[in-house]
Amino acid sequence: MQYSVCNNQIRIYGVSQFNINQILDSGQVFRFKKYKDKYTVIAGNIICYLNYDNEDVIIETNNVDFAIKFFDLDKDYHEIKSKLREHKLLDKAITFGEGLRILKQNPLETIISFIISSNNNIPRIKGIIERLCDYLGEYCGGYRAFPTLEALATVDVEFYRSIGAGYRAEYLAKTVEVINNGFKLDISTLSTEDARRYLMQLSGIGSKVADCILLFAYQRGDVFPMDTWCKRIYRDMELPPTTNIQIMAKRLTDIFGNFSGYAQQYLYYYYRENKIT
DNA sequence: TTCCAGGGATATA
DNA sequence: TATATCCATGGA
Repeated sequence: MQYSVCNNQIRIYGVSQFNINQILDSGQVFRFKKYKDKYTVIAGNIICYLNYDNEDVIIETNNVDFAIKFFDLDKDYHEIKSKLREHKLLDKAITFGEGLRILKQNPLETIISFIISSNNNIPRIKGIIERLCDYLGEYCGGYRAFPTLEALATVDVEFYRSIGAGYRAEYLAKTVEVINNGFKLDISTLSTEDARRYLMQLSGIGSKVADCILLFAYQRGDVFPMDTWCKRIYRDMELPPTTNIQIMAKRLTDIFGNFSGYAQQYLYYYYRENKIT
């Protein structure tokens, strides 16, 4: 993908490889706002403003190097797309979500966010995370950073309950405590299978949330996070019927290999946007 | 009012 | 190992 940098601005040439709406509305990230044709995304303690300029996308940010990595601008999607288009369901989904990309998010932020996401809807997830940042995030002049581990560790389960996390409050408090006590978030030496088991030791992280973390924070493509939408996707894939989501995920990753996570994102976005039930 | 949401933990067999 | 039930909460 072609882009250029000038001062605090990145210009991406050609919206077909980078569609702001598709990226933000694909359920991988929760700290963003839309106002008319302008978009604001906050990740960690960095803020990015995105908008379209004819055929280009403009990103204005207080940290260009971070934004290039976060939006994964150096990744080429041509091979992924052409390979996945061999499957007829994906051909439709990719045509629909041509400018979708998977972001490279911070592990701790992704862990906390996706524990909150479980059995929850996206507007409410966003609200809980915003309140979390309002209370514990560093003030950065007009916006709040995502809280650091140290800040998260200063509060107890009652705090997480007070921001509306519901029964996930206990998961959050426990997981923060374990990580703060030395649970390492570097999984670079682990296979994806081992890394999934490792992450699932944390409270509130089951197979689906673990796969989201592996995909959105650790760039592991060989996972297929199975939520309620993906069960419908499985149903339409002409595979043997089962109610076991672990088996569903296994069969789907056997088919899509290292591009499973990308396949899942195109399909998830396609099904949810078109309300395919 | 009931149903649903990017599910996980726990008890039970 | 596989299934059933419970869990907060707000929007549809």
